[in-house]
Amino acid sequence: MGRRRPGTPTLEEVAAHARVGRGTVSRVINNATGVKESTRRAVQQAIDELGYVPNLAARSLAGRRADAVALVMTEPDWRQFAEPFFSEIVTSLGDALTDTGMQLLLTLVRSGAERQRFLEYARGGRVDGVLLMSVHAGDPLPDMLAEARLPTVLLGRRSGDEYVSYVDMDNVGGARSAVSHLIQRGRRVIATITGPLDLHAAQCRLRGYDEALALAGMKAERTRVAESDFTAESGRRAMTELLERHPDIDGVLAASDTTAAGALEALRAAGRRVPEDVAVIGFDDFPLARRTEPQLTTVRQPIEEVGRAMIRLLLEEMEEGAVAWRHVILRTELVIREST
Amino acid sequence: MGRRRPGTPTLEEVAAHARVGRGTVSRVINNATGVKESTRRAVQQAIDELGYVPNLAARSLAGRRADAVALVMTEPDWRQFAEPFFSEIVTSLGDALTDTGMQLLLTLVRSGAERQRFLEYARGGRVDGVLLMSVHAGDPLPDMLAEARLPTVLLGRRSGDEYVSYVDMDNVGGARSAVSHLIQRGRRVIATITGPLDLHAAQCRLRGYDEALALAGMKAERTRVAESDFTAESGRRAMTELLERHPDIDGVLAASDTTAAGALEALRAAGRRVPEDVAVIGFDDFPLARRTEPQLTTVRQPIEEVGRAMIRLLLEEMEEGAVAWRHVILRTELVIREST
DNA sequence: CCAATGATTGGGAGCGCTCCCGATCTGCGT
DNA sequence: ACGCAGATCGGGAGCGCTCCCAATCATTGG
Repeated sequence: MGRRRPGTPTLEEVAAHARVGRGTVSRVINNATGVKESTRRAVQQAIDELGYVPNLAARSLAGRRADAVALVMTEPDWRQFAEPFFSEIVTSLGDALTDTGMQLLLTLVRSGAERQRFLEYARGGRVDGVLLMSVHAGDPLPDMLAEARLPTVLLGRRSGDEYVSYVDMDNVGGARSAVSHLIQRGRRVIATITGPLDLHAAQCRLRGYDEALALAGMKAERTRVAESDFTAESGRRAMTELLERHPDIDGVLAASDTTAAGALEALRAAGRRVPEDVAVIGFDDFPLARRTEPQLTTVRQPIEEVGRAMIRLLLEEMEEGAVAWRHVILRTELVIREST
Repeated sequence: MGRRRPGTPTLEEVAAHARVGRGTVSRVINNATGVKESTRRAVQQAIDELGYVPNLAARSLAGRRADAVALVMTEPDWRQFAEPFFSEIVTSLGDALTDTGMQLLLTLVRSGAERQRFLEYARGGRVDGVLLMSVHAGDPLPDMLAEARLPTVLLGRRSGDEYVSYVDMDNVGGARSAVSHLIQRGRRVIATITGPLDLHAAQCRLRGYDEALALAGMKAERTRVAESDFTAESGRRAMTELLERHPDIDGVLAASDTTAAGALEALRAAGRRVPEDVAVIGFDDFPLARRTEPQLTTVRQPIEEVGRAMIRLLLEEMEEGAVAWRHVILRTELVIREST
């Protein structure tokens, strides 16, 4: 396959055109110090006149870095991809990267073949580090990256004893405080709609739910737990199911704001008033939480902070060459609105 | 910033280890012909033993290609990003690329600065071609890429006289046949919920709507047109608004299946039966269209074909060096279900 | 006016791979 | 056993950049 781009001017040509040496031009385009102002201007002019653009492959080869990081989504089924959580994270990572001069590349890994291809891409040095979203329990990719000594940061962890670097939220605490709040509001039959239980985060929130009940001396019943996949649709379905099993439900903790929105619809369809009959709490505190009717009480996850923390960890690993794994757990916060 | 990865074995080392020349190893890893089977095996073994992975920067520099293409989303506001249309397209492109050996990289361009950064990345040779999604009227990126002589293919066009290569659907025809179908079903007060009107596709569908009415000798009224941004939420809002303006509406063409789903909810809330009182038609024919109640009649867009066509055009441009622009308009098809 | 000191600059030596041409091998016909 | 066309191989010549050290210039103090 012969794909080649027409002759772009090279650094050497710019140097000749500006009557300086290669080194000087290099210094200018990397705006390094130690170039006389007049020289810099002359070089800049040559660059503009020739329309010079540095060849990144060459830079990468000589400089041993790619100036890019990959954000990998390993989601065999794409539903989650369409959820706001994803776009919020991407935005936040993008913002956190803006002043590092690195490109953020999203990659989708759906099959084993795609995983292999991505590994070759990453191990081939096209990225300096890898960010992984929503890693499910048992996903081997993080280990493969670690083995290749590629700086890697997970969003969430695969299990309680994850070693690879990660940023996670205090899911247990968030869920616990949400459920405690329901109890404080006098609710006694509290159900929860969890996320996919092969996500450790979902497990943690379920634990927080259990803990809060235990703290209040209430018994946790498995029939009051329904699983969802974070979509509104699955939230609606889960809520309907829960209502059938326990018509006396008066409080619900949902897996996300989206799921909560679905639950609200199911409740409305079932003729329940929120919060009078049933109190509902979401998770995330995305803009959506203010657009529902009634506005959602929800557990706020500091998404911007997630992005910043992930990038910080990644940069540290790149700096120090992956000598240690670091973990950051971000605090969550209950935001009380109208639905409780 | 000193990011470097530990010493990966080089091709040269593999060659030494296998007691062959560099060229031979190169042939093996690119599985070119002209290598004796026994030699190939020996080299392969050396590769495995050393855990060799080719350095892509070097390959890229020497081979003058990147083996990667970028899919760019230029969406200042991310709502659309979360819509299924996006993930469907990505899936379809991913599938179309699987056997070309190229990586698909998604990039998000929200601001001018990000656009500039991406341009440098692309012009720097990190990708062999660019795919652009949902280009709004007046977006300068396609022109900048064309000027840099980068193979580029748009999904949709910016206006009727787009020159850059693109793949588009027959939006006018799709909308026209949908509205004609409504008329045939005896509907007389037909409204439409359009997409953002700075998208040429939305304009085209509106034209199709007008044409179908004209064909039936009916007058198109601007008050029967409401704009949406493709989300369910905006569909609901638009439908509510239309119902207020024209309580006698008996048919609606929506901007997408998602929008139609929102419209269905608004209709239900207003106590209208579908299809008895109001017939509704969506656009896309995504899985969602079968999950609504009632199932949606919708205009099918051949998404898999879109992916294949975009990749085909891109490969052609890469092959021939962008000597011409190519356009492909895919046929749409009305799928009749329960909502009409 | 001269040496010393620090600011600038030039350019050699790779980075690891692909391309490609000339050298070496092989097998076959005579 | 010898010659020759193909089949295989080896390795030189870059690809365009960064790193870094030695060379050159500009300044300053005495």
